[in-house]
Amino acid sequence: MENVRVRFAPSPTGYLHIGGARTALYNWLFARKHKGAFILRIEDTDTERSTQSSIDEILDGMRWLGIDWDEGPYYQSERIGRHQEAARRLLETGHAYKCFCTREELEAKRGHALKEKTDSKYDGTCRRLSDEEIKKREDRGMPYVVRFKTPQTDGAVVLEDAVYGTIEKRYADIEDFVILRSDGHPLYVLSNAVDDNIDRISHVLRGQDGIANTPKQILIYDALGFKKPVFAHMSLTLDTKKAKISKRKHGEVVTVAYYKERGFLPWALCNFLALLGWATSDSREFFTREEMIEAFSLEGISRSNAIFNYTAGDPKNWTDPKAISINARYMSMLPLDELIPYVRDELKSSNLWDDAWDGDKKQWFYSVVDLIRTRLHTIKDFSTLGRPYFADDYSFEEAAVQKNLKKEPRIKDSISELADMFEQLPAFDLESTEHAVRELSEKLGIKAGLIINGVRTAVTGQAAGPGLFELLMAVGRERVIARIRNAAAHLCT
RNA sequence: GGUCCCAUCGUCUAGCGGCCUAGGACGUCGGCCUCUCACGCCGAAAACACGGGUUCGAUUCCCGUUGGGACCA
Repeated sequence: MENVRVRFAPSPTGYLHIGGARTALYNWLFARKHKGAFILRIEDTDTERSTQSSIDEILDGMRWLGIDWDEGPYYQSERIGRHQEAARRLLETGHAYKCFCTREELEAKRGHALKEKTDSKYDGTCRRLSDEEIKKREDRGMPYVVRFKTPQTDGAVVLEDAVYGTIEKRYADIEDFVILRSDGHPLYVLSNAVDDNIDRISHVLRGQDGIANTPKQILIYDALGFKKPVFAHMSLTLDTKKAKISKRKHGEVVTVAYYKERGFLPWALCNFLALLGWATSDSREFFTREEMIEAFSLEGISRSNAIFNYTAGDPKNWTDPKAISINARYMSMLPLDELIPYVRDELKSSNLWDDAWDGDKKQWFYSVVDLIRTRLHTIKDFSTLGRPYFADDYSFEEAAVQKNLKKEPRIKDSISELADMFEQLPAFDLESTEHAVRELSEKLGIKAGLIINGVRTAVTGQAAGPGLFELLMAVGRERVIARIRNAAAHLCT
């Protein structure tokens, strides 16, 4: 494909949400696949609601996700003159006309149409105005909007959508739509078309909520003599009640920033988002960036809307379970070298970091991360569940203490005796520690499992975790002994 | 209300007329492993919205119904 140029054009009226990120991702994948350009354009003409902080958040989100752009960001607000000029040209060439109907008049007509259960398209009153009548109204200083003149012939606009196939819309079903408001403000249908032309966009890949006004845009393209891009619409992301997702309704869980905060790997989120409405013929689930670029195609985009499977109030599945699963899989599969930087950042921001882990104790650090990674779901878990490995001020889970330390009265004596044995060991390694536990278990007639679970809880505060002896090696002899004695003294009764 | 789009397990999906007694993944449930949990492995329950056509044969093509979504205000 020649000269592919695609764009992501968000409105900076809030955060970057996952639906927007998915749109950006698809465009980016398409651009990279065809060695084209990915352009970022900020549609900030809604000056009331657009904010700089929103722009920053969108850019930050994209950078974090690794979705890099080749041009821009361009700002739509800087091109209002071009949009108005286009409207003027349409007026001059007879493709548009001035409409002086007041808001009140239009609303009255619409209300009437609604009551009659007929359609509420604009009736074309001002389209029939003579030049004198127009002049008269202008002289009187009457405000007007500019409306596009929809063909009144029998034909239809035919859209060849790369995802949805052929979509036909009869001219008769398209009203004379407004392209310029009375205050000179261009409407989306116009400015978007003009901008895409300025940016020489070859493929418009956007949400299917854009389908409805594509026929109007095609009319504009033709009237202005613009070369039409290929249109490809993609399904939307809805919530479990099939409503559009929004921060107002769903909270932070729909924002990209939240996934960063909660410890997602950026590419894991991309991978999840990509699968929400796109698939390969072999239903493959994991891709590296390069693999996904290679595999991506418009044919794989599904036409039906996807549901973001999120249930509020579930602490375990705080987002779509599949997203968590993908992230967890990446955490355990990734080469350690790639994972470590994320862990380092997390520990640093939790004040758990020790510079020695990048130096003398690097080996140890890697082995600990490797030991616990398979049972963690997010990077955040390294500083919470993983805390006992990196710090001494870890907390105890009440249920674990109850079950593994307090319930069996002989645990107290056996683990303190074990601490003594550990102290005496010539070498503190996997074999000798396990041997000590088994020996003690036999001597006291207590099942080894009981001692093991007791020690695990004493040393980590938790009921679950890696195999005990590997865990002991990770924590180290001194700390193990101290922790066991402390637990025996304070937690076993 | 008008117009447009969509419809396979709870969720994401594969399927582009016979390979389908419908495949994969997540989730759920059971088992193995085992010192716990997780990973891993094995297994189970779980879907073609409905009704008409077309065809020797429809999940797949056409029409309608129903349901959902989007756009226009």
